[in-house]
This record gives sequence, C-alpha cells and structure tokens, in this order.
Amino acid sequence: MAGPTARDSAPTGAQPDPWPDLLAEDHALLDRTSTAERVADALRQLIIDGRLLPGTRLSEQSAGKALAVSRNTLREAFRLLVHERLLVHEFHRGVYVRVLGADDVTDLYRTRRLLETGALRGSSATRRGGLAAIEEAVADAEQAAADERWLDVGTANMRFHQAIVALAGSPRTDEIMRQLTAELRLAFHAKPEPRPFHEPYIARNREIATQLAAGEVDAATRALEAYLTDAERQLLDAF
Amino acid sequence: MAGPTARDSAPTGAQPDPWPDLLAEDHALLDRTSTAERVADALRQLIIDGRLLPGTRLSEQSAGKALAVSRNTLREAFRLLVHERLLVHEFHRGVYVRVLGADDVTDLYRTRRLLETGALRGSSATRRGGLAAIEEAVADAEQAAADERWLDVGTANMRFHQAIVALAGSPRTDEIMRQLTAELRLAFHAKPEPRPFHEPYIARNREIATQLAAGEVDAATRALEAYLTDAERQLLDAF
DNA sequence: GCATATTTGTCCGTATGTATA
DNA sequence: CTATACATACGGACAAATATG
Repeated sequence: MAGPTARDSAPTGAQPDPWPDLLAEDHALLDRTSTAERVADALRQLIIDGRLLPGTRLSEQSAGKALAVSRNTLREAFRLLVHERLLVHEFHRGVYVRVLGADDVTDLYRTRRLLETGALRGSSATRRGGLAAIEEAVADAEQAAADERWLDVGTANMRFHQAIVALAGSPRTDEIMRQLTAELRLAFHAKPEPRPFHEPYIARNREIATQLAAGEVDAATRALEAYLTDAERQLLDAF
Repeated sequence: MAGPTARDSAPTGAQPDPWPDLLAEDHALLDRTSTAERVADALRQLIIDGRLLPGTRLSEQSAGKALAVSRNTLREAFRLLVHERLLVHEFHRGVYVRVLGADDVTDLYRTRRLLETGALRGSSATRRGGLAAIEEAVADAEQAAADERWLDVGTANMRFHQAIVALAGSPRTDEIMRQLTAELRLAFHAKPEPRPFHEPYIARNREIATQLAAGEVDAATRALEAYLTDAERQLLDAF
C-alpha cells in the first residue's frame, strides 16, 4: 500500500540528498491533494473561525470567484462540507452555513457524553502520553485566560476534550470528535459573547486533569459528566 | 428554522385534501434530491451488498456510462463515499472500493465498543420502544437462520447492534453507527463464508436481549463486551 | 398572478498533468 | 523513452427551479 516512490538511483556524487523525506507521506506540500479538498479546508476554517456566520448563503458564482475555482470544483467541496454538517443544501436554492437548533445542541452533547465518558472509562490509568496532551490543553487555556484571549480559551477547551477522547486510542473516534467540535462552533458563533461561555470551565478542566493524573478515573468521569450537563444547559439557555 | 412551507390557504371547497402531508417533510419522493445523492445511494448499496468487492476500481468513464450520469455528477457522488470511507481516492489514479486492513478492523471494534456499551449504560431501563426494536432484530436473525439465509442473518445481526446504539436516543450517534456498520461490511465481503461469521452470535444476541428485557443492564453490557471481543478476534484471524 | 432575471442542476468539450504498458 | 489511457480542472451550454419586480 501507499507506494513509497522509491528513489534508489541516487545521483552518483558524494553529496548527500539535500531534500529530506518530504515525499513518501501525505503532506499538503506541492498540492499532492485535490483542489476540491483544499477549497473545503479553506471554507471549513472560515466557518470554524466564525468569519462565515451561520445562515450565510454561499452562492456558487461569488464563492467560486472569491476562491478562484470553477463551479464544478466548488460543488465537490460543498458536498464534503454538507456531509460534515457544516453546510446545509437546499435543493435548487443553494448552500448555507448551518444554523443549529436547540435539538442539535442537545444531540451534540448527548453524543459527546457518550464518547468522552466512554473514553475515560476505557482508559484505565493507561496511556501516559495522552495525559500529557490533556495537561497541555489545560495549561494553554489558563494562559489564554490570563491574556484575556477568550476565543483562544475556547479553542484550548476544545483541545482538552479532544485529548480526552484521544485516550480511547481510536483514529475513527478522534475524527468523529473533530467533526462534533467543528459543528459545536456553530453554536458558539451564534452567540457573540465568548467569555462567559468559556471562562467558567477552565478551573473545571484543571480539576479533571488533576484527578486523571492521580488515577481517580471515576471521580474524573463524574466531574466530566457534570461539566457537560452544565455547558449544555448554558448553551440551551441562549435560545 | 427549516422553513415549514406553510400552506395556510386551503382550497375553498368542502372536499378534503386528497394529498396528505407528503410535503413538509424530507421525502425522497419525486426526486426532491440531487442525482449525485441518488448515485451515491446506489453505489453505497452495491458496496454493502457485496456486488462491488473491496479493491474494485471505479473509473469515471465506465461508472458514468453504467449509471448514465456525467463525470461531474459522478465525482460529487465519489466525494461523498470517500468521506464515508467506503471508497478510497488515490490522486490521479482514481477511486477504489476500500480494502480494510487489520488495523481498520481493530479500530472499528474499538469504536463500536465505545458506542454500544455506552448506549447500554446510559439507557438505564428506559425507552421501552427501543427494546422492541432489539427484540425484533433478534427474532429476524433467528428466522433467517432457520431458513439458512446466512446473509440475512448478518443483516439482522447488524440491525440488532444498530438498535442497541439507538437506545442512546441520538440521531447523530445513529448515523455514526450506520457508517461503521457499512464499513464493517467491507470486512465481511473480504471473506466469502457468511455462515460461520454470523451464526454463532444469534444465541448471544438472544441472551443480551433477554437480559435487557429483565433490566439486567450490567450483565448485558458484560455480555456485549465479550461478544465484541470474540467477533473482532474472529475477523482478525481471517487475516 | 405574471413576466423576467437570477441561480442552481446537469451535461459536454477540452486542455493539462499524471500514471502505466 | 514513448505512447496511451485516464484523472484533473476549467469553461460553456441549456433546462429547470427559484427569486424578483
């Protein structure tokens, strides 16, 4: 699998290869990827960053001109993002940045609870590298809060939860969690006050991280469940 | 949101509307959907049914001719299925029906364990309708086994697990599980002997269903975990 | 309610780049 | 190395549906 593109025939000099292994991996370098995927990446980032707000219409013509791609290519990118639930597609009417409803928030937290508490329970004190990632996310959130960079606090908080799910050691679960958090951003961007949505949870993240480091998995799981319940209610109250 | 397409103005006659609410919902009727999605549905079904085996190459030209759609439309459908991991896309080489590796099987079962046991734990004796769906899936599997329809046994078994996850009451979780089971079919189709892969589990499904009906959630969870461990090992032994 | 303009859905032709016999 | 086949990406065309005046 994944043909290594063998480069047996080195140039017959003594000089070592000045290009270390940039090939042989996936790397977005030198567009070893389709433009549709790159367009999807760009649009996804715009949505996650809140520069394309929920409800915004993305016309094929204007978006295609802005991104300098043809309509066909753009439509392929749209399909990907619709599949990720970041866009909605209304037949013969175009695509829009998704607007979450209260039921979406409820469902997102239900799914998160399943994944996150399951990952905690399953990782019985193992996986030391995973704890390091959790610790780092908490530290980043604390630093960002000290600098009053509330949006970065939100990003670090999400990295914290991503790191918790990573304890399960499953690439597919990681990918599922990535999509859920991207979708959750839509709810955050609907409300323009980042500070009260993120600040209260820094201390609770710290507490959970400490409990995990001490091997108190059950306590950490209960704390995480309470965390998710409170965060969900806070988001729902905004509706 | 989700514009209800209000039909306030009823026709002013005494006659009741002969067309009950076919509008106002999603409805696949009268192709209220794009051809790309229909093509994706068709291809997905072909893969799930094993009529397109893992490793098969799907050229744009021949597939487009067979399905009578243009290459552009076909490419949109390909993007969807690649995103669902049923196809793989090798740049400038085309798309292929995915071939699972041992690591994929391991990861699939890791994720299933997380979802299925989590759904069981979370559904503390609630949701009676959910138990009915579980019971029905088990009964279907038993009937199919009696008729020696082993492929249908496999389908019913998967419905059983889908019904377990449905206890979580989350549409997103249901959708995730759907994709996982579709992906798992790829592993089954790699091995052409359906009977030994499905038959041994019918009795175990029955046991789990009985335990659930009796409210013995912990026992059912342990039985389900053992089930998944055994099924995973059996698939891995086939490599 | 009607006529028009705009936008999407779908297809086709084609130039370019890439992989493979 | 060349030739062939194919994927990539673009642009144009037309029908169908929707939005607008």
